[in-house]
Amino acid sequence: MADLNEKEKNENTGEAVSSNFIHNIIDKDLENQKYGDKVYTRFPPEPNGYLHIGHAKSICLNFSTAKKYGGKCNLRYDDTNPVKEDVEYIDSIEEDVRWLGFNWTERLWASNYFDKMYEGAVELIKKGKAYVCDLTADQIKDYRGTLTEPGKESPYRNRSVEENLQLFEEMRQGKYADGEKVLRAKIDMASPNINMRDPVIYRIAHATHHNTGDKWCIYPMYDYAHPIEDAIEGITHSICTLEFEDHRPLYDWVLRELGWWSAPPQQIEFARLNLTNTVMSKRYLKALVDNGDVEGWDDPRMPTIAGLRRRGYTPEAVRDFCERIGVSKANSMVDISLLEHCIREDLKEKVQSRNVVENPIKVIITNYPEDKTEEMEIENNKEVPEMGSRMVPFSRELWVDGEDFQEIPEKKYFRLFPGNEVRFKGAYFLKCNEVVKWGDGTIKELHCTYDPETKCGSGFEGRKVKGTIHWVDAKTAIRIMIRAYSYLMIPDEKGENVMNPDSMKELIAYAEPALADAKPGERFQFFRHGYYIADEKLTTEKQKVFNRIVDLKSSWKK
RNA sequence: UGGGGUAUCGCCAAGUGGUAAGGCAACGGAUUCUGAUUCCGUCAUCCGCAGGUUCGAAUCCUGCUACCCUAGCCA
Repeated sequence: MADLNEKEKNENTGEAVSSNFIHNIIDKDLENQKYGDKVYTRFPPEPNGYLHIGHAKSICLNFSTAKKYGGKCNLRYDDTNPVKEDVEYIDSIEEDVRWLGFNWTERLWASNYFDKMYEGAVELIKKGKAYVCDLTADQIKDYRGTLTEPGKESPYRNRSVEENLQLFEEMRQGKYADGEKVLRAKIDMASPNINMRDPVIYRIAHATHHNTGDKWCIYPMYDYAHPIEDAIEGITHSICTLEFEDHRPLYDWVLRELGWWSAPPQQIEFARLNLTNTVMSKRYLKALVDNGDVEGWDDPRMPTIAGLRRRGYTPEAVRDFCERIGVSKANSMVDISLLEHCIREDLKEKVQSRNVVENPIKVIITNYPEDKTEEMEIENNKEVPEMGSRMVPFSRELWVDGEDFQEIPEKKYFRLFPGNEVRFKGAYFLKCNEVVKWGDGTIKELHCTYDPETKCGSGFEGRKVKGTIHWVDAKTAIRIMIRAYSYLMIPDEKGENVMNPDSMKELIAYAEPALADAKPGERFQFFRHGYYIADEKLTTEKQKVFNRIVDLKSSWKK
């Protein structure tokens, strides 16, 4: 028997795949040959918005489960409600799923099965298991009872099969207005499960459907449609979120009463993803977009897949995250530091580093020749020697990072301060001798001296310094714009998530000339700052804009 | 006050009667031309609470408690 903790390697991605309770269920089903050797899953979004990191959890779960068992996974649009859906979202959904690295077996629409669903409804009527009800929405609500009291049966509940058939046909033909009649499953108005109190399974909606046009004016409800969709596609394990747990008896009821399938699919529920400092509700995200609080669905601060992508997250990192958070039925709140860890982990060996200086402070090397420029060799990624190195100009006037100098050093500060000597990355030891200030007391420049013997690569061992800082050559530096992000949402006094007014800061920085060649979408590590990506939308010939993907270290403190 | 779920370290999460995996975070310490990385170490005598069964329980039984979902002609 295999070690329970052993992780299998996903054959396509090479990533570790660990087991979860859903895999345990599947293992048992396989053992009992419940569906033979079949393991079919599906990802069924309703096309009414952009996908976010929460969907990524579901996508990874469904697709990688199918992959793990050599099964199939369909992408299926749950388009049973024409008034709420929009084809505009379809492209983004497909792009996001593909970007995550998954390929669906088939791409389908629930609306493909409207005929079959209609046929099923007729059959239920014939079996005396469904009836047309004339009650208004409000009346149905009243009749439904409450959580503690049973409902009352509709006066239309006992119409004859013939009458129901006739009325349902007329509904289909468009003889009735929206809301005038519905088709209901005849189950049990006294059921403790409210979903079983004669749920509506078809409603009238005179709306044009993106796929079926005006063919229908009656549309099936999710609870009736979904099990049929799954069954038609041969889905074996229909994975959905916890709030559908109470609907499972209805899911099973539909399949059982229809009796069309010998091995009907089973619904399995798992807890949806919650992330700290993140709002996942589609409604709220849409409001941010509509109010102009963010630049759009792909704003780098958004938890949407599109936002994460533009922010510079890689599909590998997102998949790794989804793998690491696990799958269970316990409501949980995952700390966003895990997501950050995943992107750092992925980027650290993929990305080259560049010298970039924020809040620049001018350094003048008083003992360095006026007109001399040296080309200093700096490794592109210390961890990955194969990435090679590049030459960076160095001369008498440099910029250093505002964080790398303290006039009065705090304790254990070992970067630049008056009297201290530090290594300039890839160059020399420099010692700060004098702080020159403007009339208002702000720092104008630092006068330093360098020691020619300490040049990088010279093998100098005479003495050590505790700090290494980065720099750019003042003569050749390019100006770039950096967009540094903090958390989009922060908790207010009550602990509620509210928009963080400081979620984005734009700052001007100086960069080494090599960064002038950065292509949109290219990622770098800015020495000491973090990981950045050249923005796809804002970078132009004249201006380089970089989005901060993530800091080197988590900066989030309560 | 019905029904359905869930409770294992600060956050996730394995565990399915044989004596508490792992990851993130945190904290020490070593290495380091990035206070990064890497490395090594620490971090649940205890599994919501209380009883019970058993040689033995996080796992079985009983009774509590807390939280989540649920009364759309949304999905």
